[in-house]
Amino acid sequence: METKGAYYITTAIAYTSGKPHIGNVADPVLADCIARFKRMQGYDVYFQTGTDEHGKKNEQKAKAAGLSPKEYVDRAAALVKEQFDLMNLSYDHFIRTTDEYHVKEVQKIFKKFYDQGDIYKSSYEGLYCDECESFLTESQLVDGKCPDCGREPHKHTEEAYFFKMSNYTQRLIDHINSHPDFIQPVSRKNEMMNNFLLPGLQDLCVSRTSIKWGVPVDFDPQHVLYVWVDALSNYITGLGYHCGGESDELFKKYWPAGLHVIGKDITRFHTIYWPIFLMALGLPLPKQVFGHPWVLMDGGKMSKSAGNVMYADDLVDIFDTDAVRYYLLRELPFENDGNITWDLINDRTNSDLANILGNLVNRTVSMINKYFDGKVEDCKVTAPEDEDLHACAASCRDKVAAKMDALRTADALSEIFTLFKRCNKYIDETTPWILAKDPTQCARLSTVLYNLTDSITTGATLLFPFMPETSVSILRQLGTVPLPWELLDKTGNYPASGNKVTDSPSILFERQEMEDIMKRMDEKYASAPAPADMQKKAELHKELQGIAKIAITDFAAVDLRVAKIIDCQPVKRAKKLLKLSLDDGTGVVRTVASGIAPWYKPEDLTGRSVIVVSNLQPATLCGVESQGMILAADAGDNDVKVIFADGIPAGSKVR
RNA sequence: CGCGGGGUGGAGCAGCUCGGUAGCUCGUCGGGCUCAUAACCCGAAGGUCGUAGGUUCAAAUCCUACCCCCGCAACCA
Repeated sequence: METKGAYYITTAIAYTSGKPHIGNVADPVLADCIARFKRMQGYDVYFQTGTDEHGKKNEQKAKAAGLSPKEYVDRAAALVKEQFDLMNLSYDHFIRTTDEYHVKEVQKIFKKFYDQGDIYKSSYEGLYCDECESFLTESQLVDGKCPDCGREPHKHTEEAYFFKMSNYTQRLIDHINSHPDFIQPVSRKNEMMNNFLLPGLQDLCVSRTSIKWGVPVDFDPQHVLYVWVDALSNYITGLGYHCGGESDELFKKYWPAGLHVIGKDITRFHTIYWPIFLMALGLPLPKQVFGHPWVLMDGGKMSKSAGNVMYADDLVDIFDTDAVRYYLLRELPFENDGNITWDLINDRTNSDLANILGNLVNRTVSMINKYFDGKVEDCKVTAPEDEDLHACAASCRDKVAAKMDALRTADALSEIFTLFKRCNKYIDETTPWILAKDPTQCARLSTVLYNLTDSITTGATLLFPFMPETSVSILRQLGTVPLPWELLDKTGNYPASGNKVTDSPSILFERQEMEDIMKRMDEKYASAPAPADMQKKAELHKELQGIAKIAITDFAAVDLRVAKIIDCQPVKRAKKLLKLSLDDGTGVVRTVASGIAPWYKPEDLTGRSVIVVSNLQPATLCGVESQGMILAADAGDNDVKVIFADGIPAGSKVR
């Protein structure tokens, strides 16, 4: 097949902060679908994904788990890859920012920026928490204190390198204006222009001395590259770009990228900083950046055991990879965030995949077996009702391609299913079971089933980028292979003399009931703790051992009292806060604000007794002066339980 | 006046850029059919397109104000 040219497509690299959830894999699934579609069209595609592994968070997590940072990210990267691979991604390369070739190249890139004056050394000034070893922004502070440890941060100045953005701003603005498709969807482009580019860019801090886990600046080793130069460069280092030298063939062939698929939250970095870095390197800019919306998980309807977060592996257990891919590609809209719940994905799978598609293939194959012993020929006995089916099949390819060009996978899928629905309708129009009763209609019946098989072959071929396994399975059942792109806008591609179809059609997608699904998930989580749990236990144990011991006098400094809740009100303009009025035995009402609103209603608390830290420095939260705090436990990822002390007199000391 | 996104028949969404019979999928109800996975096909009910104004011959679509919801942020003492 003649190639239409090179096409390089990437996903954002996943941060190794743990097991990626279903929303995280939506991004690579989307990219995979586009990659496969481009290949089908005849492009020479290179598809890259990977992991972003440096940074403070990983350093801290590794420490908490008692591992070296590298050991930690090795595990985390494996988790990411595992979830990605479950989705049947066809990436050509999986890059890790800890890969040696990447690290070396990034250092050279940084050096080049420095040598040509794009980077200058200055100092980063901000509020710094010694305990947590991190900078805090004004807005992160909680009552002027560190949100993590509650200590007072102080002004701290750290030497750092900055990238001079102003050198390139105008060029970038011009580029965006002259390339209207560069940022997709358009609303994102306006956002970037109005909020960042037009007001003027601030120089970007690109190194840190307070982080150890990162790529060291080779000419100034106490500095480590600060995320974005490191992470963004993966798109070129992965292709074998060599700064200041001869790049690999791969790079020459595939750069510039045709498309960066990213989540909308990092649009800024991909449409502003990344293009500017590329300009500084003298490289052409990617053709397009798509900041896609998110799949939001609607926790309310999910079973307890499954928790609030949905993972690809759980979904695949129940629905199979292709059904999950289908859901993501079908429901991930172009402009707005989408939803995913067990109910929604089950509905879609049942109606679209089991009923419309699966049943269509099943009934078609069954009839061919029943009436023709597994082989239909095109006897060319046509009727007016054939016309519309042919038109629908022949026009499908270009309609799908148009939607894909606009990155609208949901609409593209919808076009394909229009064809499958048309096939179902065709069966009703032609009533093969009636034709079968009349021996003189044999040739017509054969033609009808041939037309049907032919159209399904077209649909199944087009389905490949979205649901690869299903596509192959359908074609196999029909005894045929995918059609070449050039023939997809024609009909009559299925062998006119017929192929032998499978004599035992298999169910493509089983219909399922929600009850059974929930039951299966409950069972899965009830039996044998998942390996992840074991790991969690080990981590918890390490964490507990790592905490410094305190003296009994330290503990005695905390005064705990039982108090009865005499009134409880929500706090205006605060989502999480409840204002509690407590009787602590003193006769003076003590007011405490507590962040438990998501888990408790005021009426559930009134009259109950709790434990309060009575000698805590008062603080004002959302306009409420809080005189102490009540004890509660983090009972789960997203669950808090107040520790009640019902039946104990107010004012009792707790020790 | 924190930032951003949104409010369209029971549910999930499209339509809004470039005003002109409100569309899709699921669900519900009725009918048809029996090749097929209780599936497929046809039809119906159901919406004053968040509210109130404005522009216009004409507004879901443009403008203004307000209400509500969701992310992020602010508060989880």
